[in-house]
Amino acid sequence: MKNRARLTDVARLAGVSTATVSAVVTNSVGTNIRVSAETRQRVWDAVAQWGYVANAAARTLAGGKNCILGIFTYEPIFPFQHNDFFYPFLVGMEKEAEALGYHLLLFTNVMNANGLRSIYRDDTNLLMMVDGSILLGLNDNKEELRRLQQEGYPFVYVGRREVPGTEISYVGCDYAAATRELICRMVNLGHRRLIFIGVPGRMEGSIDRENGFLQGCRDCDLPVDPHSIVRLPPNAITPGFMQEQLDLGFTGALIEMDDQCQAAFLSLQTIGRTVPQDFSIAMLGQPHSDWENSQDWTMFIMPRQEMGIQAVRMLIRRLSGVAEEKPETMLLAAKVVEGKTIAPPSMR
Amino acid sequence: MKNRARLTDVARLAGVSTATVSAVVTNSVGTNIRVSAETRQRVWDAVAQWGYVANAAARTLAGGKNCILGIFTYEPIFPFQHNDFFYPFLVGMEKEAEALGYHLLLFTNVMNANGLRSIYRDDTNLLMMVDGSILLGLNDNKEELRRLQQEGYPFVYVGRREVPGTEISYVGCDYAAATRELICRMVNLGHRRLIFIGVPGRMEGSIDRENGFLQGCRDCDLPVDPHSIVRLPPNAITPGFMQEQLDLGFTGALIEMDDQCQAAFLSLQTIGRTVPQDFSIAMLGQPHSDWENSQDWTMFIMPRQEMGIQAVRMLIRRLSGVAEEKPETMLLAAKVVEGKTIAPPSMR
DNA sequence: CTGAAAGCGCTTACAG
DNA sequence: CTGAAAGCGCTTACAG
Repeated sequence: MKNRARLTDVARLAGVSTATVSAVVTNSVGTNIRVSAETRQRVWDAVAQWGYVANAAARTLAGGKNCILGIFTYEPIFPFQHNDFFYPFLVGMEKEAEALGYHLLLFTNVMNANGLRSIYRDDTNLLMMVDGSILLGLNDNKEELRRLQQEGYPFVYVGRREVPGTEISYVGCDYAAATRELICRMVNLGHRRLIFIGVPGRMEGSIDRENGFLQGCRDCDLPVDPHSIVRLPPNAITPGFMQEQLDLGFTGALIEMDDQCQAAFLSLQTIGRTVPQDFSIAMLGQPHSDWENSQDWTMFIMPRQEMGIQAVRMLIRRLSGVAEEKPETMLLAAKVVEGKTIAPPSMR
Repeated sequence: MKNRARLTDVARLAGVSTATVSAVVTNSVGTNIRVSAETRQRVWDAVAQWGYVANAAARTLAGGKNCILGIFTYEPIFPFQHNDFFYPFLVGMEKEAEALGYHLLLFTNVMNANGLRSIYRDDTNLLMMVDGSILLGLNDNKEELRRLQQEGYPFVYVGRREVPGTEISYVGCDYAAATRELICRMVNLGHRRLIFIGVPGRMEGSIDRENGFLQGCRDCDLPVDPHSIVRLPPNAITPGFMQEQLDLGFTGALIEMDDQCQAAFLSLQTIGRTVPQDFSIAMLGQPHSDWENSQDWTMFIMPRQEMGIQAVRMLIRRLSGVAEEKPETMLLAAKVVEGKTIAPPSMR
């Protein structure tokens, strides 16, 4: 099982040094090493004759690249529930990795002593065995991300991330713009008073949606008051709560998560109101995959496959040193989907 | 980025040689190396103090393990169509790899000069960079598999595979038993003449189903004649063809693929027959994921997640040398699903 | 029970 | 334009 050709075999056959072969096969000819065209040809001939392919481990160890990109997720990559949230990202990443000549390493053995998925274990960076990594997941650890960035480890986060004390590279989705667009559509239908119902906590995605809401209200001359923005878990979105909103004059809501939307929908039903005739709801995202889109929600969809592709490209830009200097960030547009949960406001 | 502790740091701190540290941290103590409990404790203390974790590349290069399992597929892992055929396998593999302390390397950069996915490129085994690999995919290359086996490379195929000239390890699904069970069910409903409609070609899975069919017929005293087994692409399953089968006295069919089933269903409809009242159909497998199970087919489901789990376990058994000697094979039972496409035969 | 040393197959200054 | 040599961080016979 150990009879593959080595660099030295190729060098001997070509009658050159290993340094020359290395330079030729890694295409680093031209950097600060020059090899004559004729020598190069001899090297390639020898490579072909031996069927030589570099040993990835040796290459990495010696400080070279191994053409492997890591994928680290703060949640299981292939979860049992939410069956394929990461799936479209992976489709994009596989496609682009293949196109650019990289393999993909899924970091699965990343449980730390506390039972949490973690980049560092026993104080050491598990991602070191690949050239660079793509990170995903809602439950990120800012501490780790900061340390990773400060160590100079090349990575790209899928999803906008703010890390106190530093800047990191990411490929995100423009939630703010999509939220703004939904507001405009509702205003065009005649709405003049809309409420934002977000998730508790202040994750980046939620902040972006809120900012989009504020911006959209400003653009459309909609009033914003202390009632306009609330953050509630689904079980707090009760019939009583929805009645209050109706009493406050709201004719529609922009709601962040699918389960919150569902809660609002059912609560309205309980108090005898119908969506969208009596009240409009726009979902600020898309249902989880294991939900069917039961109400035909008006919502927006993030371009997950494209985000995967762009993340790979951005990472490889970093690896090639083109983007070494400062973190790069990118926001991709979400696609608004016209469903059946918004309509002109009720006149009663 | 290069300031992690090395083996030598740990050794110095613990006051032992690198060989000792290596033996301790790789748990190879007890093999042919003995280290006193006290020394071992000193080593672990030093490891903790440094936050040492071995460099995966160095470990591989030196001939050790890197705790990475490769996944090689003869089709794209994350295909655009048949959206998640591999997905349940991956769920199982991720789960088990995590449990057993392995990462997963997806070989994506595997296109050879002919534009085919291939293990060998320029005569070299791309899988060499991991401890062992799990292979999947319908369009396997027997040549490659034989060579891989003969080189002694540790791998497990997901799906039964016959390789001329050698034996390989696999975790498959027992298509024959499931087919036999479907026949019994149909016979219990009163059927006495059933036809097997397979796919063209003689892939392992198709052969297994055919064998199950023959066995089932034998078990249930069903006649088998030259008309009983046909192999046709979907577009050859026409109304005319189905009429012929009715004329031949067949009251039901066991059909391999979803598209063939659909063709039969529609053809019967065209000639005024209803499934299952006039003719029963059992699908010998499950619809592709991007199909809804539109007719509520009677069929069987392969335990893909469990197959993924078992494949990882089998591979790791091979790696630990327990199963070094001869290839291991395993068939997992499929689950028959009672749908609405079989019924007692029509009496007309 | 433990250590000194060779070697895995590369890359990369450093000389020429 | 090219080569000799050190070194990446491990594992593994081989001595003791």
